[in-house]
Order: sequence, then C-alpha cells, then structure tokens
Amino acid sequence: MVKIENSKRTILNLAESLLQDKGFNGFSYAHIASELGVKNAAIHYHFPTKEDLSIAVIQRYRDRFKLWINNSRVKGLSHEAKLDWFFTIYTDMRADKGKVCLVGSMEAEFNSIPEGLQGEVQALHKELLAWLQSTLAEGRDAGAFSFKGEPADKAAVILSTLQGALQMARALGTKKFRDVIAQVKLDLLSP
Amino acid sequence: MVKIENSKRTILNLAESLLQDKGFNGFSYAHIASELGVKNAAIHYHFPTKEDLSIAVIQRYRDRFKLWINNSRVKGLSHEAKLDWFFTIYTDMRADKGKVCLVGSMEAEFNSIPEGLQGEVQALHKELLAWLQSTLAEGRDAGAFSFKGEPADKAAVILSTLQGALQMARALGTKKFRDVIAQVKLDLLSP
DNA sequence: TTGACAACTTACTAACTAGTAAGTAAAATC
DNA sequence: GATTTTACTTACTAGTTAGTAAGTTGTCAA
Repeated sequence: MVKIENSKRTILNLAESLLQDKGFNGFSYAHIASELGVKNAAIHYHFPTKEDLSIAVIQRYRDRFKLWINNSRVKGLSHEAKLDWFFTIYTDMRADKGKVCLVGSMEAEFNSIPEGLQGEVQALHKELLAWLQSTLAEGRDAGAFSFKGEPADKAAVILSTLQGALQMARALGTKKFRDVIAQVKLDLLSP
Repeated sequence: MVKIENSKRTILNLAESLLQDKGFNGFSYAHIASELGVKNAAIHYHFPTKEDLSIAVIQRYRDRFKLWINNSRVKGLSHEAKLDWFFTIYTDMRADKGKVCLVGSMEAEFNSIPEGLQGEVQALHKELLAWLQSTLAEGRDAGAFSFKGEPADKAAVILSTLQGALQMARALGTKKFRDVIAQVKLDLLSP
C-alpha cells in the first residue's frame, strides 16, 4: 500500500483543477486516479459520488473566500486595492493554465449537473456578489469609485464580465483578457 | 422508413439547442436521435462525427449572424437601436429555456473540445466582437454612446458581460440578468 | 500482541459513449 | 421499368463512465 499524504486534500486540488479546466462533464474519476497514481475506487472511498466530490470542491472554495475577505490583510486595504485584490484572483486563474472560474464553468453546464451541486454554485455566486457589492458601495461613498446605478447591479456586471472574460481568453488569448480588466478599471476609477 | 422532412436542418436545430443547454460534453447522438424518433446511426449518416455536427452548428450560426448584420433592417437602425437589437439576441436566449450563448458554452469546455471546433468558436467570437466594436465606435462618434477607452476594449467588456450574465442567470434568475442589461445600458448611454 | 480501523486494490457491473458496416426500402433518375 | 441514390435501420465494436463489493495491508491504540 503506497500511502499518499493528505489524499483527501490532493484529490480536492486535482478535482478543482479539472473542474476549472474541463468542467463537470469533462472530467472523470479515472482522470484523477491516474494523475494520482491510484485506482478509481480509491477516489470513491474518499468521495462516494461525483456529486459529493464536486460539492466538496465548491464548499472548500467558499470557505477559502470567506477566510480571505475576513482576513485583516484584505479588510485593511484601500478601496482600490481591494478591487485589485479581487481582480488578481481572476488574473491568477488565467495565468494558471488558462483556468476558468468555478462558477462560470459549472453554470455553463448548469442543466446537466446534480441538484446539490447547483445549490452550492448558487451559494458561492451569491457570496462573491455580496462582497463585491459592498466593496463597490463603500468605495463609491468614499469617493474612490465612480459609477451610476445600484452597487448590486454594478457588482453583477463586473462579476459577469470577469467570468466571461476568462472564457473569452481561451479563444482570443491573454492580451484580450488584460484589456478587459483595464477597461473595467477605467470605467470605474476615473470620474 | 419514416421520412423526416429536412432532417439535416432539424438535427442542426436540436444540436444547437443541446449545445446551448448542456454543452459539448453534455449531449450525445442518443439525445438527438431519441428526440427525433430515429436511431443513432441516422445522425451519423448526416454528420459522421460529433465534431462535424458541432462545427456545422457554429458555421450556420456565423452565416446567420453575417446575414443579420448585413441586412438593411439592422443597418438602418439608430445607434442605440442597433445595440438594443444585439441585446435582444441574448435576452431571447435567456427566455428560450435559459439557454446560454454558444461561444460561452464552448469556451467553458474549450480544453475538452476538438481542435476544429475550437477554431470555429474563435472565428465566431471574433466576428461578434468586430461588429460590436464598430457599432460602439460609430455610436460614440455620433454622440449616441459615451464611454472611455478604445471601442475594441469596450466591446470585449460588453460581450464578456453578456456571456457571463446568461450563465449567472441560471443560478440567480432572470431578474438578475435584466438588471445587468439595464446597468450596461446605463453605463453606456448617459453622458 | 491483538484487534480495529484507515486507506487502499482487485475485480466487477450496467449503462452509456462515438463510431462503423451491412442491409433495406422508398424515391428520384434514367 | 430498371437502376441508382437517399435516408435510413439493424447489429455491432471498443472504449469510457460512475459506482460497488469484497479482499488486503499498514498503522495505531489498548
């Protein structure tokens, strides 16, 4: 018996990576198992079903995001720096083998993923939106951002843009992605 | 032999619908065949491989879009009405069983679709961007739109937003989608 | 030292996948 | 009226899928 340390975490890492790379219908237990050098059944031992595994990936991501935004390092940033921090989450994904955000990946195949997973995706999307909304609201009140309309709507626009731009970059390249980020900031920062 | 009139077109319609609903990895020849009341092999007769079929769907969509934008009905519209026409393409998709745009669907699973299909998706995305870019440029020159930066970048932002918003709507509902459209227009139309 | 448990492997199933080859019947062409 | 072509069906293959059941082995606690 070859022991892999922290199997559960390693499986989650690989599953997250595959979800962002190929989507729910594009990856299999065989992919994970072969990459890990174990048999399919070993994955089923830790996560009985594909739904269980995918849900665990999203839940871990939700926990991680919650930790980040409650961390004093992020809380202490200026309004503009908070926004930049959020954007780096997406630029980092793009830099990491052209990954796409989990939410976008799973919403694109929303109608062919299990119900429990749909619920997790919905919850994550709401949490991302909520943070961005309040960050935009506070930033505008403080004079750091300039935009018309409701912070909730502007947050939905910006999050949709980031999600779409990561996908666009797969066909049209990273330069296009960077241009989008720059344009979003231009729209938001100058008066 | 039960004859289906215009089989080829009917198959393309169904395949397009399935691609927008479940994505490339989420649909099979069996889905199409059963919906059509024929056997799998009948689909293979018209489109030998899944790649052939998917490419044909995108090519037809590209032709359709080219026809639309060269049609005098669209060419004769005001700048604002042109933008509204473009937005209705997406609101219609949302209204039609929560479909997602072809480009977004296939870019989300870009790394697990055939190469030839990737090329078609890329070509379609470029064509959509090109039209939107020139529409934005002309509209701003004429004083109908107001935005900072390059039309090419603003077009990439708006297209990414629409693409992301259709996906977002699957988890968060149609109201959120309409809010995004309204916000994009607010950002673009008022001075 | 024993026995329980964790973390696997082996071996399997049933369903589904894309794709093929050969046959058939109606319709169009000659 | 004969022949070819079109649009299928039947029957199949080889590979992949998620998932299960039973057996194995190293580790650790009592």
